[in-house]
Amino acid sequence: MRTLRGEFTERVLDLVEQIPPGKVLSYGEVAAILEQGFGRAVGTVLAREGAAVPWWRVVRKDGTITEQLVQRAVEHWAVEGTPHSPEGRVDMAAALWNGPYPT
DNA sequence: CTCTTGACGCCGG
DNA sequence: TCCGGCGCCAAGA
Repeated sequence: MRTLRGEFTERVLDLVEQIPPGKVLSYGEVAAILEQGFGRAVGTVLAREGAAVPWWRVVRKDGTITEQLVQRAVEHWAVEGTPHSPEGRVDMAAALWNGPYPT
């Protein structure tokens, strides 16, 4: 159960849940779409409560993810068909999501 | 309130 | 390409 949390945390989790399978968003993109905070802050939120959402759909801008999670992430990417290299780097050009409000 | 930590991003060397 | 340094913000101690 999720107890009351900051508004920023709520928005980050809501957006991450909207990312379609097979697609990804960078930490910085999440902050940009919300028009609040920066990648660093998004990472802080996911580190604390990311377990409740598809956290593997949020990666660094270069398509990599922290070493501590790359193994688990690759498994999810394989199941969802997210384009990625065997080393654990998502092909951003092909997997980047347009966002909830495609212009 | 201040200080530290962290699943980031950009620029240099 | 691989570091190292610095700035960014949110949350916790």
